Amino acid sequence: MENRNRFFDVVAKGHLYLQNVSIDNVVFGYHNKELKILLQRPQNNNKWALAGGYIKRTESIEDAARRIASERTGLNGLFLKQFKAFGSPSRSGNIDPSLELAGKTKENWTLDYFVSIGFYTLTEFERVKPSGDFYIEECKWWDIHRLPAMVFDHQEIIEAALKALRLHIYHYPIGYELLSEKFTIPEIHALYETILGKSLDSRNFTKKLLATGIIKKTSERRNIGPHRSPYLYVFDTVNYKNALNEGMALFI
Amino acid sequence: MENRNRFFDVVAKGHLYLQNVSIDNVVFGYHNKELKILLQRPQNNNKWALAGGYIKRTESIEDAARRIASERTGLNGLFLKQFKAFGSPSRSGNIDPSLELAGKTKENWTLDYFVSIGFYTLTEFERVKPSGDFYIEECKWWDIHRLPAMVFDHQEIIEAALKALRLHIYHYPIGYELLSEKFTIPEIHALYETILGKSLDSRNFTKKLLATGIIKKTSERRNIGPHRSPYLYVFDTVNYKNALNEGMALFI
DNA sequence: GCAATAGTGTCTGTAAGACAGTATATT
DNA sequence: AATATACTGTCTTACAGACACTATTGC
Repeated sequence: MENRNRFFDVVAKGHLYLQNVSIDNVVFGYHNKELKILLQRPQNNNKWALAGGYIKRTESIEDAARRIASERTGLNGLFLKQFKAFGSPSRSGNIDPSLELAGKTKENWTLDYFVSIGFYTLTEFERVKPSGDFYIEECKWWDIHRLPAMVFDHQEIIEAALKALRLHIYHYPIGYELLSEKFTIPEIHALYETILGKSLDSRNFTKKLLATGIIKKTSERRNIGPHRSPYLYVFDTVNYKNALNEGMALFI
Repeated sequence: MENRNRFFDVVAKGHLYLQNVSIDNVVFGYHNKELKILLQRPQNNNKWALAGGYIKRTESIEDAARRIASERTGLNGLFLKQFKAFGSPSRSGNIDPSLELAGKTKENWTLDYFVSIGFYTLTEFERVKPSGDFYIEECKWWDIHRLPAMVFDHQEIIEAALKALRLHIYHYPIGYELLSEKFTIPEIHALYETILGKSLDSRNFTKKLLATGIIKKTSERRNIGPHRSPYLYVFDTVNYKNALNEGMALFI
């Protein structure tokens, strides 16, 4: 009656979560010219994993992604973007490694073939205190250029997320979740350079970003020491939201 | 012991297919300036549905989408593009309506909350003899502008697919699956106009399409009656594949 | 010669991209 | 005065977009 245990497992868990589907969040964190990703390491495991989890039967996939991201970062109202689904028998095994990787047996429902819906999210990483849970031994930020060994296909998921983010940035505004309410041109300039991983001519960047109308100048300046003080800018709420919905062209 | 039936159902089907995940294919068909979508109508139902289905435990989501599309169109090697996943409790019910819509009881596993992975595919619709199966009463092409009432959120999925296709066409080549091996400029011009739903200046279109290098002129011409005979073009295999992988810019 | 469609070149205006020197604040 | 950073304008070039006439064929 080996299957019997499986039946009960399926049903017991099955009431709360969907089976064979999970969420993987690529949580990007930006601060001071550094782009990082939030990863977690399950107990008794030396590989790292994305902030993933399961979908409750009462929530949409977007809600699930939001909840899972919020459980790890402590933040609400994060910007979330679905970018791709991953699913093949060979990636088998669960995506939230909390159970499987902690050495659970083959009968466990989480060891099944999972299709994972990939989302990415953006946040200012100094605002975030990463927090794991009972099964997570560590949860921390990793620089995008120095990632540790990762479980399953999570490396590939990250690459796809970064590619999607870099495409996204040319068509939609970015920055609201990554900069303080008021920010300088050099700050947003550094943000774009960091995300795209390449340098952008500052004169042209300023010209084109202003032309989109998503930011506007204030009369205030930031005092940053022995230099000319940069003006502060804010996002233009109306234009920003509009560009988020309608898209825009930004050839930087 | 009402739940008992459910257990057996879960297990019986569970061995073959993943639970709570499905595929929905938006099969676009093009022919002679018409863009259509392949829909199926399950037995005893007056609403139509996308060509959807379930994922076998032995196949990737891409393989599943390819198999399902091929089951409906009879064609292999179709171009498939994953564009979005859909999932919320309110869309509840299965996506392949073959079982649920045919009036199965609530105990049926297919009535669960399903996350559906949306793919779209392109084909020349004159090549296709739509075929249903035991549960499908009808399967046919519908013009994109005159779609029938549809089950669940399938209307929304189609809109998302069309949006994704129209974005795609500006960054990747299109046409290999939709035109004959040799085709004229007016033919490919009509294809682009039909997909985008707007007219494109023929001089600029030709100029820019040729500039991408994805098509090349042959010395043959097509004899189409009392008019000047247009030259035939073919896709440049190398450039086409390269553009599919690397992307391209086509500002038409 | 008439009808119908194929095919093609030029001009203009805009904006992308390259480029560097001046202004300002602090010590 | 020296230093470090903010800030800005012009020129060139490429190409997007607008535009219309000629060529060819069959009837």
